[in-house]
Amino acid sequence: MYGNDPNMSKQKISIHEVARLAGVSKSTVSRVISDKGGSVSHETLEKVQKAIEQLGYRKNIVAAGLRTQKTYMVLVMIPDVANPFWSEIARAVQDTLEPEGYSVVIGSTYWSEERESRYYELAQMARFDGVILNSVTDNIDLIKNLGVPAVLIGERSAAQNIDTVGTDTLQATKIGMEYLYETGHRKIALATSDHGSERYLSLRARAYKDFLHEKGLPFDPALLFSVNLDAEGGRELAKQLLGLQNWAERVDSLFCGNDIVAITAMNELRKYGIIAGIDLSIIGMDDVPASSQTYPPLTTVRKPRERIGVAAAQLLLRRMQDPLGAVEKHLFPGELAIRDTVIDRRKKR
Amino acid sequence: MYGNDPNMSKQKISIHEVARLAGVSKSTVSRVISDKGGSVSHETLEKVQKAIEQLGYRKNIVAAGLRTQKTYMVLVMIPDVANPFWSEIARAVQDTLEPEGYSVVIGSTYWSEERESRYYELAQMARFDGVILNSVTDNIDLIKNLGVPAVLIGERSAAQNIDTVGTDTLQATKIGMEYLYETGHRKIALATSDHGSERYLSLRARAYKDFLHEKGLPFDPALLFSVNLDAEGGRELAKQLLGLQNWAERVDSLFCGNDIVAITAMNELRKYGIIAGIDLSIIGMDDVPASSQTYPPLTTVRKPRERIGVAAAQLLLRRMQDPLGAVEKHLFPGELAIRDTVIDRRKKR
DNA sequence: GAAAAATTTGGGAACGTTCCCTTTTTTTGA
DNA sequence: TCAAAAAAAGGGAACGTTCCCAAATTTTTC
Repeated sequence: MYGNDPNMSKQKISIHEVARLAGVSKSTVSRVISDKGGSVSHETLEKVQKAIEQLGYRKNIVAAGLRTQKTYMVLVMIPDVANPFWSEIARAVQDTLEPEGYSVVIGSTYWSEERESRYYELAQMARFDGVILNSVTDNIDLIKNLGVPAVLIGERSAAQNIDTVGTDTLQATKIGMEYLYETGHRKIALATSDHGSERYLSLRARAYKDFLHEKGLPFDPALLFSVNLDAEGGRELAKQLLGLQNWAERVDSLFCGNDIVAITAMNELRKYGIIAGIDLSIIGMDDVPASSQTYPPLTTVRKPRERIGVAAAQLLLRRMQDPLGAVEKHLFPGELAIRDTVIDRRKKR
Repeated sequence: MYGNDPNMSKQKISIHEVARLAGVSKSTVSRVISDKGGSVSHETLEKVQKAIEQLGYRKNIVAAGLRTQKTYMVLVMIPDVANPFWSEIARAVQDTLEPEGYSVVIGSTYWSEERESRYYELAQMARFDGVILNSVTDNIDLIKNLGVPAVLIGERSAAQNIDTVGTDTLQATKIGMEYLYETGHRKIALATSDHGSERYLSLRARAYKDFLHEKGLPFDPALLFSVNLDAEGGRELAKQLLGLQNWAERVDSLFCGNDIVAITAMNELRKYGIIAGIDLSIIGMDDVPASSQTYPPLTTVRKPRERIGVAAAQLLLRRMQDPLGAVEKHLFPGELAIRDTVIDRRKKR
């Protein structure tokens, strides 16, 4: 039993073979197969198509791209394919770019600068038609020097001259805070990260402080927890919270930087008998798929992943068409996904 | 403010420019930049490298591929990038293929035959060096006619002559059953699907029946539920179970075809006061990330996604090197992830 | 020290398309 | 009917590499 059928080979059917069989020139065949059809008579069109059919010919887009300077490939560079947040964005990009004839290549950087620059290399060598990326390093010059239309995902204000699509973190944080406030919470703790992009921290923390100020609530620095935005960070958060002197007096709600942190913190706290939605309000951010499957289901601020992906793809499409058009920035609002981890404290007051 | 820096352009630095600056021929430059270094004197090597540096030259691998017939691109065709099961496999593939110099393109078929054939088209046009795929349609001939080394992910015995990597579903089902039996369960229900690949159903159902027979337990056809393996299916399953006449007498445990079904069924049943791990034992299959975050955490049979991805990549690597080597099939065992949804009924007996 | 051998270099074809320009054929119009 | 215009088809260069073979140069050998 062997790997490949020996008689499958011979797959070197090119435009020449088609031309010969159809009794026309390569140029004519090219006219038939290329999108921008030059004028071909109906008669020869049929002859050529029949020959293509008969030989099972497939156009080699790599070779075509050599001449046209188009690869019909787009790179999506994200931190982690296996993270639902990013893979759903990638999916949305793919969904909107493929109907336009582009293939989408996904590259995972795993938050590493080295991998990131490997992908930049690849982008320059493989000559993608465009790039959609979330960069850990805020190296804008690098991105601009790619020599390829690029769209950034994220909310870096540093990126002055590059198209950007992202969530409005300020607003997303604010609506979460607002919801807690409305439901009667006045002692709100925030857990966020100073790891990774510092923009994120400052945006969330800024929105947090602004909100407190707006409502005339006191700012207690001890309630601003700094943890990594992963499972470990969630456990750490639970520990830090419980370590706080008479914490139950000081905090009635916990706003977590993302869902992973919220979920693991919630599960960790349960071990000490503290039940989210009963003893303490918890709200997350992102709305990953797992959030609706926890018990109790997690209330969270949903980031519009799909809209982000679609918008990034459309922006890139426009940019590839017109490389010199004006730069655009799209910030989408987060929206509340109300489930069961936030207590309605209004009755009790 | 405009999209691209006007002076970035002019990015048409080719081997010719390098040759001219270094004062050598294109052939010599080619020798320097191609992997399989032909003999070049130390002196000229330096000259060329300096010229490359100076001009910021990047080799165009697309053009090179035209001549060498290598694209250094591999297609991974999976049903859904946004599903952790598949994205983790993709990640593993990427991790093992990239160090070998390959770029990995991920294609999501969303279980649609039409999309699948679109990817087959692409594979033929873009001339990937290899393909790793999970096919909904069991069209083996189509895959063999790709004219490209291919590795299948799954457990189709129909695929006689193609390298295959997958989970040993028979064994995975069996260890789950075994665990239920060990913990004192004698009335085991199975929920699986007849949607999608029929192999799966028959394998799981076969393992189920075999196990019952082996242990001398009666087979009750009413306990073999057929539902889709998604969230909807989980709710449907709960409904079907509760609709069963005095079900509490007839079933003490529920083996679900995958975790999504198990989790949603569990959450649905809770609404009727039936708590997994207390009133009913539930066991899933796959071990998706959410499974450890449910309450109570789900006991499940873990499929070795990472090993599958790595093995598929390595197999493909071997196949690309030696297209005519003997076909290999790797089936990896599932392993039990014991958490809290299975009751220990031994004490009670 | 010259022939032989080995090493290094260069010239051009080739990969499979597209594109520009020219030639041939068909259609149009008076 | 014949010139002019329009449409269709062909020929070859070009895209940026690699590869083969031949030429030039250096090194080895007797």
